Parts: sequence; C-alpha cells; structure tokens
Amino acid sequence: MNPSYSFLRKTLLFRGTTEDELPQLLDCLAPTYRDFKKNEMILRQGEDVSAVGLVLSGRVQIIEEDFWGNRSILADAWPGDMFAEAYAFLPGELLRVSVVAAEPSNVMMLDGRRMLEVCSSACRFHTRLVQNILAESARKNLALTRKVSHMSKRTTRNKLLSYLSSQSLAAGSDSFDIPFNRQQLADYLGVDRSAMSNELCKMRDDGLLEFERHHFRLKSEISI
Amino acid sequence: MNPSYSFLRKTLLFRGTTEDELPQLLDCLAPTYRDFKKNEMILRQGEDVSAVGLVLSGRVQIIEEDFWGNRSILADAWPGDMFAEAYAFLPGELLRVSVVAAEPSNVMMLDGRRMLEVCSSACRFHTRLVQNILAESARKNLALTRKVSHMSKRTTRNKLLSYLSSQSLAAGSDSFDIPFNRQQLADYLGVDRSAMSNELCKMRDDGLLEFERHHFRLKSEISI
DNA sequence: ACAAATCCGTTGGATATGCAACGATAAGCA
DNA sequence: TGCTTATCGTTGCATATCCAACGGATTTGT
Repeated sequence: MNPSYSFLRKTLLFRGTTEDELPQLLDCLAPTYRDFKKNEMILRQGEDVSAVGLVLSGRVQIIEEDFWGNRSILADAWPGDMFAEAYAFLPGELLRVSVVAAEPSNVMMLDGRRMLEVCSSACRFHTRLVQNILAESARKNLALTRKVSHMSKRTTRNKLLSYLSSQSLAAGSDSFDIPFNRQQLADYLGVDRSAMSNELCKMRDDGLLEFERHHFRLKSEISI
Repeated sequence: MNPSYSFLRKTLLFRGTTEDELPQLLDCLAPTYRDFKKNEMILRQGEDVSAVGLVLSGRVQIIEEDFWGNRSILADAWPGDMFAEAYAFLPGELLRVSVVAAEPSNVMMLDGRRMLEVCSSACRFHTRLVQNILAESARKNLALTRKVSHMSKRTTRNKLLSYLSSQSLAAGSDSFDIPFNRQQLADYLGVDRSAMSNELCKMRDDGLLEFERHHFRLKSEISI
C-alpha cells in the first residue's frame, strides 16, 4: 500500500525532496501505513499522539465533541493533507479533536520524534522536512492570527473593513479580488450573509468602497 | 551587550540547552544585537524578514496599520519573548505588522536560515532549537484554533458554552477554574462584558451551569 | 436554448448585542 | 480600621444582528 513517490513529492510535507532522496528518507522515518473503513476512528479525543498523519487516499474529518456531546466538523483532510501535526511536536498535549475516516482511507503515520532526530545519513533530508513543517505551521499561524484580528472587531462593518484592508495591503493596491463568494466571506468572518451583504451596500453608499462580485476597490477618505 | 546565559536558558527559544552548549550554539548562530530608543521602529510592515527576534531588555510592541492608517496594538513582547518568528521561516512573506520599541530596548536577531542549517559541530543543539520553535509554533496554533472555534459561534451564549466546554474537557472535570476575570473573558471571546455577564446569569437560571467568580461547574442535561 | 442551480441584494420582524451608567461586594492598601 | 480600587451583576435604550423569505441576475448543465 506504499504511495508513489511522485504523489508524495507533491505534498506539503515532502515538497522539495528529490526522487532519489525520498526512498532513503522514508527508510529513515519508518512510517506506518494503516487502512480505515468508513466512519472508523483514526485518532480519539484525549489520546496522546506524537505522530503526524498524512492522508494517502480517501478522506478524513477532524471532529470535535463538546461537554454535552455535540459534534462539529472542524476540517476535511484530503489526499496529501497532514493532520495532527500540531500535536506531534507537543509531547504530553492531549488531543482536543478526533479524526475519523469519512470514506475508506489509507493513512501514513510518521513519528514526530524521528523527524527531528539526527541520523547520520539523512540529515540533509531531515532539514528539508523540518523546513516544510515549520513553514506550514508558520503559515497557519499567520492565517489564524489574521482571522482572529478580523473576527475580534465588534461590528460587521469593522470586520469587513479589517478583512478588506488586509486584502488590499496584501495585493499592494487599493483594487483587488477576494477569493470568497459572499457566503464564504460571511462564514469566514462569522456573520450572517444577508446582513453582511446589506452592510457592504451601506458602506458603498457611504463612499468607503466600490465592488462588483469578487472585485473590490477601497477609497481613501480624501474622496469624501 | 551580550545577555547572560542564565537569562537565555530561561527563554522559550533556548529552553533545554545546557550551560556549556550555549556558547557554542550562539557562536554558530551568529546573532546580531541591536539597541533601540523608545518609539524607534525595529521592523516595518512590508519588509521581508528572515530573522527571529528575541527581546533581551525593555519592551517592544507588535502593531498593525490598516489601509486607512488606523493603528492597533496586537501584542506586547517582554524580555525573553520572541517576535516575527512566524515570518522567519516563510521566505518571501512580507511583514503584515510593524515592531516598535515601547521602551528603550535591546534585541537579539537570529537568522532563521542558520537555525535550520546543518553545521558539523552543533547539530545536536540545532535540533533542540528547532524542537523549541516547532513546539512554540504548534502551541500557538492550537491556542488560536481554539479561540477561533469559540469566536465563530454566533451568539454570546454559544461562545461561552464553547469556551467553558473546552476548559472543562481540558481540566478533565465538570468543575474547574478559568484564568480570566469577566473583562478578560469578554475580550477573549470578542463580546461586551456586561452583556456576557448578563448571559452567564441567564445560563445559570436555565440550569446549564453554576459559577462563583473564577470557578465554574457545568451541568449535564440530565439534571433538567 | 432551456431548465436548474447558484449567487447576490433586499426587506421585515423578532431578538441579541453594545453601550453607558449605577450600586453592591470584594480585594488591596495606608 | 477606613479608604480606594477592582470586579461583577443589573438595568434601559438605541442599534445591530440574525433569520427567513423573495426576486432578479448570472452561471451551469443538458
């Protein structure tokens, strides 16, 4: 059930490794492969994991169960996606989520400790792996920090201004496209779609911005 | 202006290094030391940084400026705290924040690339450093993910339930203390304090929980 | 070209929230 | 002890938000 090298080299985790490094690296990491039936539990809330998961085929879901047993789906992980990577490097931190196979799935588990270990032959490959993990973790961090900073605003208008300003600065222009439709943007900001739609139009009436579908243009206050 | 080893060994970044490793490690990392006057800019929004900052003395602030020039303070960093660590490992990612000295400050800058490099003598120390950085990044990730999951809830009641349920599961008991007072909890959840206070009492009246200052007890629905 | 589906703006009414203010209680301090 | 401050609950009101529903415009699929 070993995955193809070409598949692995496209994943975030193994990105940048060469065709000939990969066998050696895998040999050194000693991954385990596991198959799961649909709805089978892969990792359980409360467990102490020290392994990074990598979805090879199928689809897995990250779910959360609260004090009263209400379940909610936090994320989907598709082939090539990692899961539990934040826990793999925090020994003693118990899982706050469960991971379940949404379809029959094949999964690779990689020991976090082995990834950081120095082994004589593969040091260079480990460095690449660690770079990839660190970069991905840093990327998620920035994305989450931005999301929190938008959601912290008290009104829908200020949430929108925070988000749009951030997009504008990222684009380096007052004119830019956003990667969401209205429903997705509302979900991202944690507000109601229709209320948000309404607020956008008010902001346009107030001369703060112009927009058309996915395209926005912010106006500096000088134009008022 | 070199910091004392005993100070460095207490920081998150150098935690776990021994007294005799540290000189060798620092030698290998080749940090630069810089002094800043009060209100002086340390890093500017838009720059491309590949260095981790470590506050040695004084205090620095992470600030953000939006499209219209409105400034907001995102965080304080005290002696021993890192900053810009998420950017140091994302080559090409431009700073979305600025870092400014809130007081006369002394700062150590460490090249992110050097931290990941393999050098013949200090591999073992590098591993420790990378472990520390990865653990810290993972910790922040989990904290941010939890915060987002609470803030995503639409009503104050559901935000509270999400947070309290999380605290209860972490404590492994339906009875637990929270590390916030009301104002801090309201800020954390992004709601108004008085409205939250009000909602807490309604929830108590509805038989969902009991509380007294920092102490809470969740009730399972069976008691209704 | 037609039907179906999606996306977006708009409206109205019930409800929740933010905000400001006040008093009671507890905690810290001279 | 007496004073000051911090914390918390409570209230009233203006406003914002959610929710459900609708129609027009655009896109997609057949």
